[in-house]
Amino acid sequence: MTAPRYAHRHRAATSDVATRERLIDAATEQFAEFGFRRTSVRDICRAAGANVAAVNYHFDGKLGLYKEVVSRAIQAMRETTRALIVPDPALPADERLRHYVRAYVPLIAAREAQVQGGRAGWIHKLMRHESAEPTPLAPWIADEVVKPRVRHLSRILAELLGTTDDDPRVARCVISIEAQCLSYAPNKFRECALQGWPTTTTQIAAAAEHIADFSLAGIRQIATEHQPGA
Amino acid sequence: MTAPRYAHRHRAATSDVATRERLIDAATEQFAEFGFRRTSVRDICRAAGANVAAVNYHFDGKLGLYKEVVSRAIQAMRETTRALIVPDPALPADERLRHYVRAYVPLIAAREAQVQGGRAGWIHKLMRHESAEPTPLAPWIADEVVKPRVRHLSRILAELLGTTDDDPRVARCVISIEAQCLSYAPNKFRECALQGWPTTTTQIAAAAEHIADFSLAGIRQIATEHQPGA
DNA sequence: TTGCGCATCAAACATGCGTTTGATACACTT
DNA sequence: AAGTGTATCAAACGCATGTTTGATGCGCAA
Repeated sequence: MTAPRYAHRHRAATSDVATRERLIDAATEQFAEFGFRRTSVRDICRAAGANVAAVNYHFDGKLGLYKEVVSRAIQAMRETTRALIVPDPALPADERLRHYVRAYVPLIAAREAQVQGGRAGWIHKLMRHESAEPTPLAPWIADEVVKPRVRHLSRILAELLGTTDDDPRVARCVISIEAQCLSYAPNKFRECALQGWPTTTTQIAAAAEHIADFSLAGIRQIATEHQPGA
Repeated sequence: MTAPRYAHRHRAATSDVATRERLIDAATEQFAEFGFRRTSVRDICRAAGANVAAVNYHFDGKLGLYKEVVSRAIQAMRETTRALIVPDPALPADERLRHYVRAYVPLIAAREAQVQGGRAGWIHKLMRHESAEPTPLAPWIADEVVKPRVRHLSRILAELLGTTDDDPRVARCVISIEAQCLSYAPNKFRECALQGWPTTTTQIAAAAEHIADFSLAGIRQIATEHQPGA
């Protein structure tokens, strides 16, 4: 007559994922939304319908759970990186750069951290938090996510500048391009500083086009300047 | 024979600033270093040699103290903004842009939050935290600090593009330039992603020069493109 | 049936936080 | 001398956090 004491068993029957998986899902969403520090274990467990102790039992603590989430992010991110890198490396370098920017900016500007359904905006939200307030996992993420993209951009820019990867102008151009792309990440502070901050899909697309035009002209200019004495 | 119970009185005699002022100084340093959220009242009071209750007594809470710090930041910032805006508005627009970038980037890249001694890098560290994790004071700071600079840049860019302030291309170019400047802010995440991140004064100066060259070429390119039908 | 390991639970623990309290000493006025 | 307001103090309050504990039910092997 009384309610069953182990109701979670019945819930697990309706949604047939183990507690572990439900915790990872809930954690992914919340870590992406609020970052590691501002996300509480209790909130994750409430969202997952699990006990507070479950995180320590399954993941040996909050950081362990975060590590699991980041691991999956890195795994999923490999696909995203492939989407950023144009399939045909024989295309002209400026076209490869355009492809990168056009694919990258909408991901950066994504406002929803939906875990399901392909559009993996949550990964970039997570990385943004990691950049603003690094955790012990920051070097790992930087290695696995940022460095491959930087390498890709560096190759393109070395080609466009007619120089080699280690030319400091390459690094500076990479920074300029990455900075412009990242600047379209949702940010309350910038939004109230510049009214009319781009939000719609077409505005974001226009911004990407702007970045490509702007940067390609900038690169051509830099290419004409003093190449450092080899 | 016993130690005097009100030793702070003696300390106040050696450094003749009131507790209030010492609190503001300590708070400025810590808020700039760690941001509002990650700074604790207890740490501020310890650094100021004051009692934990002093913050509530003098400033009516942590946020009140932060408000005082931000108020002084905004006041000091007006000078900085003047330094960014070239004295002679009759100079060509590209020279005014170069002056802005050359003065701005070293401030952004400042690593020490020294409150004393002119070089007010702490203000930009504080603003960076406010941008990453906005407090209720964010709109105020945005109004007083960011908007004047955006207006200044917008005027320059409207002139360079041969258009008016409300042209969306102006806003996009402003974002591109601000993004590049801000990207040289100290950031552990980027530093471990790109080895050889610029840190020395000469590297920062070279970065500023790069941003100016890169952006002026980009602007010229954007100027040739479709001006939206007036 | 017994025993063992696994997963879960409610409850408590330890810590850190911003804030409040009530007492106390001092400077100054009346 | 008595009274008053200001500034400071140690201590505690209330809350949120990550983590730990010991008990409980369950499935399964011996």
